[in-house]
This record gives sequence, structure tokens and C-alpha cells, in this order.
Amino acid sequence: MSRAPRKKAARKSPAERSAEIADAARDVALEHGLYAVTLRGVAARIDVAPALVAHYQPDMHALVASTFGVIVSAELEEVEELVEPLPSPSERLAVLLDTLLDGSRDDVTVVWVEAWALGRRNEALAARVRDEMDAWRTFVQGIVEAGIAAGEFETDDAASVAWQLLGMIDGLNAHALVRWEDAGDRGSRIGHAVEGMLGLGRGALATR
Amino acid sequence: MSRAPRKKAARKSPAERSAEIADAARDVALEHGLYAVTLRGVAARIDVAPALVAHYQPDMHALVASTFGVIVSAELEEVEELVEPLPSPSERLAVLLDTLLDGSRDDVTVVWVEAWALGRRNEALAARVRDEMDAWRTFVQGIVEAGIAAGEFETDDAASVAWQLLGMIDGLNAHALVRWEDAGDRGSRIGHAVEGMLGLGRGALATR
DNA sequence: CCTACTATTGATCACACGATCAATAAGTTG
DNA sequence: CAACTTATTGATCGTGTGATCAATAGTAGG
Repeated sequence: MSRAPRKKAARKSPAERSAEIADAARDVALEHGLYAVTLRGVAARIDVAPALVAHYQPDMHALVASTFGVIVSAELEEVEELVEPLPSPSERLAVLLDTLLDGSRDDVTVVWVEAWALGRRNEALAARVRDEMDAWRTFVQGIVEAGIAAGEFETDDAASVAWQLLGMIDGLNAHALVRWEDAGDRGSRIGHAVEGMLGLGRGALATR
Repeated sequence: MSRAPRKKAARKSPAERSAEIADAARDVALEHGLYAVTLRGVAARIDVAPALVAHYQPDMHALVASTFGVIVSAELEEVEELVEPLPSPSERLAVLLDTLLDGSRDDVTVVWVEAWALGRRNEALAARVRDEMDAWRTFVQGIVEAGIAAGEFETDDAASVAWQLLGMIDGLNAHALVRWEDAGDRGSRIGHAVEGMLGLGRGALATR
């Protein structure tokens, strides 16, 4: 398949082409995973010679790393905007959990899982993964600390709780990625777990 | 490095050589990850021609899948033997969590994470991953159900709770794999989370 | 001891990867 | 309109992967 006899790509400004390549890399990663972000894969997507991608991105490891960063930081920004307007820390946390566990972000979950694996052979990516994880941790920690200040939550180590929350979320999503069979109920019972972590009463974290 | 001028491998019986190859694949996976389980990688480890490995394992995807299965099922068996003698479900659960989160099994965690990623391109592996996940779920579910029967735990869906527990464990371990910086405290607060899930009082799951 | 069997090997193929470079052609500038 | 700049390309290299196959060399059986 894919009989596409490319003639010659239109000449574009470096800024334009560079952005086009970054976008193509992001799209490829979301559709086929980070492993598909290759010289030839990205080039084929925008119908351009592989050498052109190499011209703008002399180091593929770096492109994979920045593509990961673009996807994951966009997700964080999106979730932040969704959660921040909410009045109480409890509500922010409940919506955060519901959003991240609703199963609508499997493409991003794949990127996370592949980044953990690929990071072992791509140091630039590994560094980026740590940075993005830390950004997420900071965000969640902020919610937890606000909850403590408001007297809603009870814990003595907000950072540790934030890490635990993120670990649980990522683990449940990664699992759901593989056992697609009955992946409907991920997050159904995590509310009780979080209540236990934060000293809340049973059912205190309901949203619906 | 690795100046090893191999002369000729000693002739062995098919059963012996076959087992040797399986062991080599397992060792390679534990030391360098599932991605390193290649024709040449396994062959080099036992100082044999790549073609010999191909002779015994005509399909590399299958070897990767079975290698994953060997590693993970051995881990399950090991944990089962450690936990089963304990008298109460609460203790079994507490020791299970402590054991799986003590940070001494990062090599196996790498295998899990890489299997989730690789499973997208290796259907045999994906099937094996689902099987092993189900075996783990069955095991944990057994502990939970025993706890319910003994009046120690309180939940109406043991299977779902088992999935959640495993998801949390795998997520925390995967995280610790990447942020090796301060990976000491994984599992420090998961006890409270589990207490919340199972309707236990605070501190009911302490071991030490 | 000789023959049949087969474990083992080197050579080789086809493919995909990242990378490099001289040549070309589309713009831009003087 | 000519000269220059540079975006784009095809060709090619080196490496790593799985796979195949005829040739070789141990081993067992008659």
C-alpha cells in the first residue's frame, strides 16, 4: 500500500518546516507510539525526504525526547486548566482522578510507558521524563497542600502523597492498556484508597 | 573488549541446549531488559552461533514471550511461597506489599514495563502478559477474599480490588525505576491507601 | 569400523535504523 | 536579470535485526 509518488516538497521557511516536523513527530507518537518516531516515519508522514528531517533534527534521540515533552506537558496544561477553577481541593482532586482515569487518554499512556522503557537507552529522554514527572508531582502536591491548609486533608508529607497518587494513576492506566478486556472499571475504587491516604471519611471524594 | 575467539561449541543434546538457550534468554532479559533478547544477544551469551539459537527458536517473538513468562511466573511463585504460610490475610497482604515494594526487584519491573511497550508489536507477548497479569490477580484476589471471609476486610468486589492493588504496585515500581533519585520511600504510604480500600482502621496494616 | 544422523556453523539475504554529503532547484537579493 | 543563498533531495554508508541454507563435524548405531 501507500503508493504515493512524491514529486518534490514545496520549499518552506525553516521555522515553518521545523514546526511541521515537530507536529508530525507528535502525531506519529500519539498514533503509533514513541517507537514509531523515526527518521523515515516522520518524513513519510509529511511526505518529505528522510534527509530533510535529519537536516532539521540532527539527533533523533533529541527529537524523541522533545516529542515526549510536548505531548506530556500539553496534557498537564490541559488538566490544570480543567481543575484549577474548582472551588475546593477535594473537588479538584476528585475531578483530577476522574479525568486521568476515564480511559480517554490511552494514546498518552502509551507514550508514558514507552518513555519509561526507551529512557533506558536514551538519556535525553530519561532526563525529560524525570522533568515532566516532577512537573506533575508539583501540580498534585499543590492540590494536596491546599487541602491540608483548608483542613480537608490530613497528611504530613504532601510530596510523598503526590508521588503515590501519580504512581497509582499511571499503574492503573498502564494495566488498562494491556487488559483491554474489562478496562471499564479502572478508578472505580481508587476513591476509597485516596480517602485512606488523606484521612477522609468514606465517600468523601464522590463527584457524580 | 570481548575478544573471545570462539572455536566451536561443544555438541549437546537438544534438551540440554534448548534449556541453555532459555536460561540465557532469561539472564539477558534480567540484566539488560527484554529488548536485549535478540538472536545475537542470546547467542553471544552462551558463546554460540546466532544460527543455533534460531535453530532452536525459529521465532524470536515467541522466545521473548516465553522469556517474559518464565521470569514473571517465577516471581509469582516465589512470592506465593513467602506469603502463604502467614496466618492471617492481613499479614499476608502486608508482607506482599512490603515485598513487592522493597525495591529489590527492579530487574523484574523493567521486564514488566518493557513487556507492556513491546506487547503492542508482539501479539504472542501481549497474550502472555495478559495471562500472567491474570495469574497475579487471581493470587491477590484470593488473599482479599480470605480477608473478607475472616471478617478482616470489607469490600464487595474482590477482583476489582485485586486489580487496583496490582495497578498501584506496578505504577509505584515503574515510577521508582525512572526517578531513581529518591526512590527510597515507595510504599511508605500505600498502607493507608489500602486501609481505605478495605475499610480498615488507620495503621491496621503495619508489619514492622 | 563404517554409516547414518544431526547439532553446529559461516555466509548471506532482506529490511530498517540513523547519519552524511554532493547535487539540485527554488527563492531572495543586489 | 544575474548572482547568491539555502531548502530539499537521492544516493550511500555502517550497523543491527530476524531468517535461511548448504556445508561441516561430532555422535550413536549397526
